[in-house]
Amino acid sequence: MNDQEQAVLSELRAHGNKLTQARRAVVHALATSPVPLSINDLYPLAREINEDVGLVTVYRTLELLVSLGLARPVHLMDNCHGYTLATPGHTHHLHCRQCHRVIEFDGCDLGPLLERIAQQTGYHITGHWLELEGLCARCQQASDTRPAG
Amino acid sequence: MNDQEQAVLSELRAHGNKLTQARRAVVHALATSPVPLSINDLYPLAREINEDVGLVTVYRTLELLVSLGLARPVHLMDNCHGYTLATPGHTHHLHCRQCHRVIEFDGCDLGPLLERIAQQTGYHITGHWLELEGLCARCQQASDTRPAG
DNA sequence: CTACTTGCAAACACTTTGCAGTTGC
DNA sequence: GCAACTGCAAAGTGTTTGCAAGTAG
Repeated sequence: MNDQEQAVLSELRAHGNKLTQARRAVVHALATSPVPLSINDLYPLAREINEDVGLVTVYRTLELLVSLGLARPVHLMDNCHGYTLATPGHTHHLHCRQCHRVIEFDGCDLGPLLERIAQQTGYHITGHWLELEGLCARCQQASDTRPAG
Repeated sequence: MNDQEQAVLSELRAHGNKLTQARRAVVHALATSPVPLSINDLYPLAREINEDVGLVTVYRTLELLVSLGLARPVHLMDNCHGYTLATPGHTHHLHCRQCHRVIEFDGCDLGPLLERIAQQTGYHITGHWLELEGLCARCQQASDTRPAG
């Protein structure tokens, strides 16, 4: 069990929620996945951990996690969105289009850009959402060493 | 009828599609809306233009437009996505959290940021998706002149 | 032991499909 | 006039709700 998972479980308890087998399974699946998980990805993973988990509970647990700010929806360019555990602070996602691994990064110094846009448009910008797509180092190597075509 | 609408209709014809009343209504609604429209927004707007338009036709027309690259889905932070006519080139959206007006902007010089991220992560970055949220000039004024609270 | 949580089934909402009538060209 | 298109209704899919049984604390 990694730190993030531990932290999420603690937060759940701190808000008066019971740490049931089902919730542990859902959180564990999220915590150990390198990619954001849609409900359809998450459900079978949670069942691998605890085969009694029902689909409805996955929906409800995700809803709970998101409402407490412990998980967040990630928009994906292809299907609509998946969920990851929220890391504290402001982060963005970099998504590998081949293996779908997602890493988070922070320090998106958009400040100058946002200021310029604000001046040009007259908007008072209060939030931004940036998501990058690309090929991770591993997948680049894989396609380099593999014969083209 | 604005240029964009004209262009979309021409493209439709060029691909051998008939310019029916229903399609004209859907395209007109999209072309004249400052915000991306979800199906649920689009349907009543299309019906204002032509009350015979059916919901199914709205779905099918959007599908057609997207498949021809004439419209594109826009992810929104709250509900999942709406559609706008595609403007050529690479644009981003700036969304007013109060009136939901959306304006497009280009010239998102993310180049330096993307390079830095690429170096830090080893990713080869192939695409990005940036969405800003804020208050448009009009809504700022409205809340300035309105008594606080 | 009690209240919160669960899983099931049914309800619900949204989207797609099949088909006969209609319309653009 | 013909093929493409439309609207309706029905089927299909994904999500939420009601409730009795189960479980954490």
